[in-house]
Amino acid sequence: MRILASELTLDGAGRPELGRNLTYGLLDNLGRAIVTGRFETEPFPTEAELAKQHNVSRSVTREAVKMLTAKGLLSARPRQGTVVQPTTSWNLFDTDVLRWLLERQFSVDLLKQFNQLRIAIEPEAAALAARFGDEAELRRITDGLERMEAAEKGLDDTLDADIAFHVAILRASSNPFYFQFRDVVTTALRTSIRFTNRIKGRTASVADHAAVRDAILARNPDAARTAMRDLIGDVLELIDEAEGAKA
Amino acid sequence: MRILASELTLDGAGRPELGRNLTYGLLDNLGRAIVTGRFETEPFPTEAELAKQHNVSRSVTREAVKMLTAKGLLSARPRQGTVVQPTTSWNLFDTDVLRWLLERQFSVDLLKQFNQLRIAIEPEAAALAARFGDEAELRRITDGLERMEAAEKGLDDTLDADIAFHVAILRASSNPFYFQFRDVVTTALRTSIRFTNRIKGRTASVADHAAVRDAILARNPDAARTAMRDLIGDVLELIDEAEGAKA
DNA sequence: GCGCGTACATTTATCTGATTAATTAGTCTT
DNA sequence: AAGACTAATTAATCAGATAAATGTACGCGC
Repeated sequence: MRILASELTLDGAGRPELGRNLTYGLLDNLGRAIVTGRFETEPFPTEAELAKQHNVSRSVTREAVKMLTAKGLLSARPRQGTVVQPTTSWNLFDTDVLRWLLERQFSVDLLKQFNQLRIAIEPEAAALAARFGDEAELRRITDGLERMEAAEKGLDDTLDADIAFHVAILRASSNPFYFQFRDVVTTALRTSIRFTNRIKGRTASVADHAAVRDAILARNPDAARTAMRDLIGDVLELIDEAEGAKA
Repeated sequence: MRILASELTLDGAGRPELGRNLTYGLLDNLGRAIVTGRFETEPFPTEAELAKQHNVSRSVTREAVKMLTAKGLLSARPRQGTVVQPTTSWNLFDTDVLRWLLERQFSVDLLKQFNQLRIAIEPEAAALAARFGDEAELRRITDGLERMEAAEKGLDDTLDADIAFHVAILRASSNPFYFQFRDVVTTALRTSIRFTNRIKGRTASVADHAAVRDAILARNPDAARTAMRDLIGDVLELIDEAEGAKA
């Protein structure tokens, strides 16, 4: 019996598979399985076994494995087979890896690590934005802030506006490496909100964000850096408190 | 005539191809070609054309393209073909992408962007190391510093020692996201040395590095942050001066 | 002439099965 | 005991056929 791709857009349980085609579907399944640690106890299957288990051809299998290799999760060699790499070689700034990492479970520890990273990146990004951001880039920052104000009146989504603001600053840093963090920051914010809102009824304060914007528009790097640092520092404190309360 | 892989370990010019097999060889060639901007003027070839041009099968071609897709450089869709993605979607923290980016040409601008990133990451990493670094991790930092001292007497390589020191701090931050920057920092240092040594006869001062180590061992996050910031700030100033001199 | 849908062409996606290469483990020789 | 040969395993590569997706162009009806 020949299995057609169109018949596989739904998996056994009837849920839609992630990805536009078989390769991306397998990529997603394997990625999640690896990150979840399924292959810490059992060995990673050989190419032939994988193909049989997922009812796809070897081509699809090999291409999915190659993509996971490119993201640092796997390594394949003849005779040795395909093996999961240590987490230190995973590309944590890859969108897919990041998503799999969060889907497996909500971890306060991971959220903390996100924000420890943000407190390094974003204050410096704000400083760079103040120094080098051009007209259009600064405009985006203001737009983001205005969306936050509108959200307070229920005219926009709070979280989306918050994300737009922070990403605008990364972009305005005019350094492509900083802009790479847009996924991490987006993910961190989406995750944070689920968490911090549960702890306190506290929304990201528009006033604090406005302070960052003002410093950047005033072309004052030091003030921008400090203002952003305070902003994220608050989040980090909140997480620490919550963690301490549990321990 | 059948072309065997073993015959292709050397390319036409007799240079060894990068990568252990055909797929990795093609990956490297295409990666460099994309980063160099070859396909800004001409369209990216179709899968069939690529295979013919490089004398490999379509499987090899497809797998190489899939890996480049995983790294954000390409996107493939039926009928539309394979197209190069805008640089904003490239994964700049991928080791391969980073290497291609540097191989194409030495750019002061890129070096500057590297160090603008380092000045965000490394001071904070030092602060985290002071707070959370365990015995073994701190030991590595001291080891790195001792190698730098040995290098001054010609007993070790200056650059390798310097890299070991900085990477040890990233590791000691105990945050996997920070440790991800080991490639960027390594690359930045290897590139910096080519550059800064040409400008001034200035070696990375062991005393400044020792200050960072001491602050971390003393479990003083603020001092560690400041010391590291000064260290990298000096490099950045050097680059700015050189850039200004040219302009 | 304008919209709309259908037929067609192009390119990636997928499958299959055979062959080759690399590497490890074992065995045999000396 | 050391080294060389052999076998077995697994990924790597090739070839060519078929399917699916999607943009383009054509033609039909209004």
